[in-house]
Amino acid sequence: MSARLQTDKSQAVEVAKELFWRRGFEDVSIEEVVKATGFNRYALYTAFGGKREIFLATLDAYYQERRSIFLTSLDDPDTAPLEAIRRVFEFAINEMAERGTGCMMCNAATAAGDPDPLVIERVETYLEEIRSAYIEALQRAQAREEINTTISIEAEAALFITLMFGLGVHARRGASSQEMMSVVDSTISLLANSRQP
Amino acid sequence: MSARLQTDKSQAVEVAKELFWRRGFEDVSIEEVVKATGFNRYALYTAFGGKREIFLATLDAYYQERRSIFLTSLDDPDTAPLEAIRRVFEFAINEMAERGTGCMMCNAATAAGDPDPLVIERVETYLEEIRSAYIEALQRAQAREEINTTISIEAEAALFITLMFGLGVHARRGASSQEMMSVVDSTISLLANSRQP
DNA sequence: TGATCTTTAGAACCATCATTCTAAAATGGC
DNA sequence: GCCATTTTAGAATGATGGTTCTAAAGATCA
Repeated sequence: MSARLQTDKSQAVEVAKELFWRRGFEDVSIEEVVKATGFNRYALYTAFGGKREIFLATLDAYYQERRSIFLTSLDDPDTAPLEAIRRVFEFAINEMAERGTGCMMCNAATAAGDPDPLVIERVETYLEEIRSAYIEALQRAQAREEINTTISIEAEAALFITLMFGLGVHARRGASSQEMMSVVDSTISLLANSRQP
Repeated sequence: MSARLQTDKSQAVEVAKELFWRRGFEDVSIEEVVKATGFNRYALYTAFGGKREIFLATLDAYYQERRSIFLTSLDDPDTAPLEAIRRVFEFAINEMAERGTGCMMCNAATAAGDPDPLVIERVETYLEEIRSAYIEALQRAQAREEINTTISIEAEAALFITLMFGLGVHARRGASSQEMMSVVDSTISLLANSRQP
């Protein structure tokens, strides 16, 4: 009964995520969510609370999926760290460009209106996890001498996050995955070919 | 008379730009624009056409201001190209972080709903100009041997645009200008310290 | 089957918004 | 000062949206 309800809820979140990812919080009406999920309107309200809570649940679901894909790739001991980072971007770029929806976190952060504190809070939590994963990968890269040992790991991790944000915007303006991958490749080359300052 | 009307129009655009930049197209009502500009509602419609046209005019005004600041800095013959690029980012970051509004072009591109073709078209035009300016600066940097001559100028120009987009998103999530500048500085260092592959 | 509890579909409520209409006020030329 | 034109403030229009209410339908279990 409760398990069944949870299943229904996560299915509804999956469907609503698709809508919110593509068109954002403002542009998707509850009516559309009701139609797309098959959930009863009143049941949606009792299950989630309101539109905002549904949106936050979809944002969580979006992140958890990407988190598991990213961390699996970055933690793979059989892949060189820089190549693992490259693959993370490759996956993200293919997804963002193919769908033209960009990155749901970027879209949520840049949404119209004053920033929603709950959205920002979640994004901060997500970013901290991703940042740690980049830092670990970059430390391994330094240990293997794939990259210069004088480079600031923290700064490079921040660079990767900024790149991912920027690529999310590029995807929204309709950039091709080739255009986007060339940015990533050139950054990784710079990192791999950096000499002592 | 017509000159006076034009003056009034550009003053109204300035005021409306402030609103749209901070809160986006959707979240600002015509009523607010009327109150903030002092324009009569009906007069606004006869002068511009509608809300969308007012927004597009503010987006143009936003870009033209930044364009002139960027190009002036990038074309300054007394400044080393990489330093000029760094100053462009410094200006943009201070503005975006201080105001917390991010980049109006990014916000417009990632806005809720299906992307507005007229917005995308304008953003593409703006980007092409900025891209050219970066490319010229990078060519001068190569000519002065500030950067490695084997580096792809086009890829680096694309990288700078992506960085600027990403920083716009960072600003919306409340990042500090220090955090944002460190990303720029580390990228420029990578570029300056790149050896032959 | 029948009584109780849950779920549902749709109406109702209240608010907001872009845009247009209208009648009053202001302006300008003579 | 007076008439023609422009400008204005506010109401009207038509539409949408989030949320809640309600009465009917359905499920549960004895």
